[in-house]
Amino acid sequence: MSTYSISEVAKELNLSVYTLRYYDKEGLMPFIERTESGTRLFKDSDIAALKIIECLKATGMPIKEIKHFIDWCTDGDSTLQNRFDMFMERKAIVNAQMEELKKTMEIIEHKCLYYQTALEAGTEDIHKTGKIEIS
Amino acid sequence: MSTYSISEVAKELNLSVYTLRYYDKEGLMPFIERTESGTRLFKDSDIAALKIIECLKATGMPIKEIKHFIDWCTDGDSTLQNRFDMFMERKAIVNAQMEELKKTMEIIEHKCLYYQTALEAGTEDIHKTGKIEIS
DNA sequence: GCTTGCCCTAGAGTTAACTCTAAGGGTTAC
DNA sequence: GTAACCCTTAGAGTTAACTCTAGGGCAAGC
Repeated sequence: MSTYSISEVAKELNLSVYTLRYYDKEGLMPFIERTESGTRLFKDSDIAALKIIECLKATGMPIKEIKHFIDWCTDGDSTLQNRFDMFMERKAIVNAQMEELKKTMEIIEHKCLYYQTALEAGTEDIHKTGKIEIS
Repeated sequence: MSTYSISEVAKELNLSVYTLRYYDKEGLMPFIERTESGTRLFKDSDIAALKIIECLKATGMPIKEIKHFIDWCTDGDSTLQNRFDMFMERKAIVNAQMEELKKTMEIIEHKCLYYQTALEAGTEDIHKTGKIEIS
């Protein structure tokens, strides 16, 4: 089982070394081992855990809440229900985000058409009713 | 054509009064009229413009970039190409965000199943290979 | 043995986007 | 006329998530 330095992990996960140390400082990485001299040794399972952390971050979860999850993980089976509930809640949140993004996309696409038509006409006036508007 | 106070607009758009004034301070609302005594008078077209601003924010666009767009709007037809290009770029960005969110959802759903199985078994061990892991 | 390049910590600094406070003005209700 | 409740500004404070600096350690190559 191979290990990786912090800069290798940073490159792999597209994070900065600073960010990884910040996560560690915030208690997101209680499982990372160290050499005698204090250098972090990342295992494959650590990289997998960091990918879950990145996934939770992508749902908009703040780092303090992610820490709760990490704490539950180290607390063992007594927290299984908490963790299940958390992922179900995240699922609902991501579903809502997807709906929001769809609505956003519709508006953006409408604007693309609006400006395409305006460009073809050479002026925005074909859409307009009067004075300057943000359309 | 009716007008609205800042607190009415805040309620309607689910923003705080502070946020609306902050947007104004940042130059996102050069089109808002005022009474003689300085009170902002929002028109329906202003609310529509704010909805576009919220839409751009939802794509992750920072306020300084949104200001560029607002400036282009007040600059008139000479900036039509800029605005078209901007919305096409936003469209690509939102598409990428949708892809990201799909990948995130897959991982989250996988975790929901993982914890459901673990809950039924009463222990996480059925998934595990050895010591404590963040799974 | 010394330079290079990685690693470490503590703690300060940065940035965006608010969020609030202080001090004050205008309008309506009694 | 005065209380209540809006509105205004300038500018300070907050928060999250980094991002960096200073000062130092260890290990390999010349």
